Amino acid sequence: MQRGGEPAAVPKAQDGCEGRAMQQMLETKQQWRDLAVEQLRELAQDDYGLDPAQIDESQLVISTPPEEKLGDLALPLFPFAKVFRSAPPKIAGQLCVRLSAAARERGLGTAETAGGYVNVRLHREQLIAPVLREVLTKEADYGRRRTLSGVRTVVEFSCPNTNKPLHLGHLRNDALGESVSRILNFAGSEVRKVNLINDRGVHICKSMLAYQKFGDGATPESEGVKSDHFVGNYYVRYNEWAAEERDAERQAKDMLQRWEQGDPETIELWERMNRWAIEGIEETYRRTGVGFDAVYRESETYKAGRDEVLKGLERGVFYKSDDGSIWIDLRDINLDQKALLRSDGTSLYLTQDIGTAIQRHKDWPFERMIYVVASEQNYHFKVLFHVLARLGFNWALNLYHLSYGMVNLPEGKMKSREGTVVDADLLLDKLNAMAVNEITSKAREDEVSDLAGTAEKIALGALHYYLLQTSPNKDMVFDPGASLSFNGNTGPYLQYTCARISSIIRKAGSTTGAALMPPESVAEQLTRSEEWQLVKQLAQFPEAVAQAAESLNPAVITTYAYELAKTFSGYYHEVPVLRADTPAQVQSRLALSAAVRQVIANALRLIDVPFLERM
RNA sequence: GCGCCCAUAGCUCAGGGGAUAGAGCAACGGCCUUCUAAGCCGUUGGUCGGAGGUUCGAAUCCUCCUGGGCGCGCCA
Repeated sequence: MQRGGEPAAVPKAQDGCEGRAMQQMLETKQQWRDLAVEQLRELAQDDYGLDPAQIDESQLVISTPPEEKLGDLALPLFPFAKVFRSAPPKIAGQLCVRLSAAARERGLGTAETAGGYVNVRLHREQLIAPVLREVLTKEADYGRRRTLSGVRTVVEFSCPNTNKPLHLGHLRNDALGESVSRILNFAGSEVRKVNLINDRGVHICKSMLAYQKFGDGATPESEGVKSDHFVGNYYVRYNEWAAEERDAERQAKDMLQRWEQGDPETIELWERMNRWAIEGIEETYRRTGVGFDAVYRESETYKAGRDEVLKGLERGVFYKSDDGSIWIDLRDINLDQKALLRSDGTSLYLTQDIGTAIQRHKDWPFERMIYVVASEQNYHFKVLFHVLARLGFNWALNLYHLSYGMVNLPEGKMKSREGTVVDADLLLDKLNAMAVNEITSKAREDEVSDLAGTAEKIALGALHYYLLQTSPNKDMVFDPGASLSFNGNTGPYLQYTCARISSIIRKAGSTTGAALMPPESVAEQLTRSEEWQLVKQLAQFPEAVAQAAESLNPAVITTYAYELAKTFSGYYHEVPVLRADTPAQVQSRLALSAAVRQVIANALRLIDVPFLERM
């Protein structure tokens, strides 16, 4: 991002009325917070003779005790030692007395002290039934927020070249872009996913040239090769040929010139090969669940920035160098001078992005645009955003570069020259084969009914979870072996947890929403600590969504989902659902299990990991 | 040389001012006549890269240092 403009600069809708009586945990926390502030101020006034206004509300935070037996919420009182001129444990003790009384009056729960903390124990019966009902009523919408309602967001991601197929790096980009889009949408924003296809330039001409020379009229069909790979093979062929043919580079440039001059034969070839490339890439998008609301092509936008640059020149935002090239001077903000138009008047990469951004805002006036692009381009976007700001576009202040780190292999960097680049399709095939292997080795082919389809979903789950569990800004190591193992903290583990719950629900014979609702006595039935823990975790999902949206970090969701699944797995092992003591208890545990499945499923959707009924 | 980013268990990663720093993998030991063992439980493993500083309190914020990544084109 590197721009001063934080996402926080975006106009925010207040989060106050997200459906009354809904978002139970949020409401409960807010009540306790209000109460604690109120009591703290009274304490300050009554016992310390202080002005209540001296109590800084923002210093009161609500956290979670490190151990469950300590309580459900924690209020650290250390920050107030200074104002009170008293030791935190003493303040905690005094506050606790008042807070307990006030909470008792309002039936909110109990409080006790532990050192400098006041720990709160919630009335479980006040949360259990409402939380389960909310999850099971809202279903796929449970967790949806309005935090970003009214904010129109463009998310640009993927941006493939049409001279080769997608590789592992694209898969991280796609997973991030798709996931962040879904998360923002779930947080209330109206999201437009856009792609920018890099379909022009000398590198594109290279595969065209090789095809012209060596293609001999072959087609993807005639060769039986996926069409983007077919094109990619000619790019490889070009590089082989160029290694011994000195004239290769010049011939490619000549071809680019013919392309720019509109030479029919060149254009025809370009169109044909582009179609192959794009069709193949779109096939992979369909496979990975990635999609776009609008697709921009560089061949259509590369000239668009030029007029804007010329306008800016007239207004003195830019300057013309002696040789006729046009520049911006950003030295005053510790950046450099940067060329915007070549001396021959042609566009540069940056120019094109200027035009594209302006075009997008015309097409769909957004409040905010997020570029999902690798961290190598940090500087590029820093400059781009400043240029747009200096051109006077107020929306330029809400442009954001979601920069993500490199994907490396255990052996080191992927290098195209050494052939270590991991191809997206091959990787998916490999994961799929592993999943088939796993299913058959457990003799579950008959159970899953659709072996190929199930394996594909497991493969995708493994891949996307793996790619998203690392925070975007960090480089990551992709270990194919680990991603294939399906053990531990993985996508398949989450899918498996859901499949086991689904199995219980099927066996209960009551799969409709109404039949899974908790009975009146649910709070008396779910008295185990694991059950309370699960209810609390379910209630926290909306907060996880908000946090993921605010930080543009899908890893918040992967972590949340994994922790929920892990708690449930322990519960599943420990406690029988269908063979519980009484029908009411069966029904209650069934409702809890169904709610867990629903919330994990909602989380999975946000990280583009397919949900599985059986596996 | 300058700028940005990263550094937490053997490995891959969470945690981004609050209570004894977590998980997965790996290693070792238990648990399948019971709702899917792709699972569950336990043991082992960390002076949070180093040094200062801010703070009642620092893995977390600031400064410097070290190591690594990326960038500094009229390439994209």
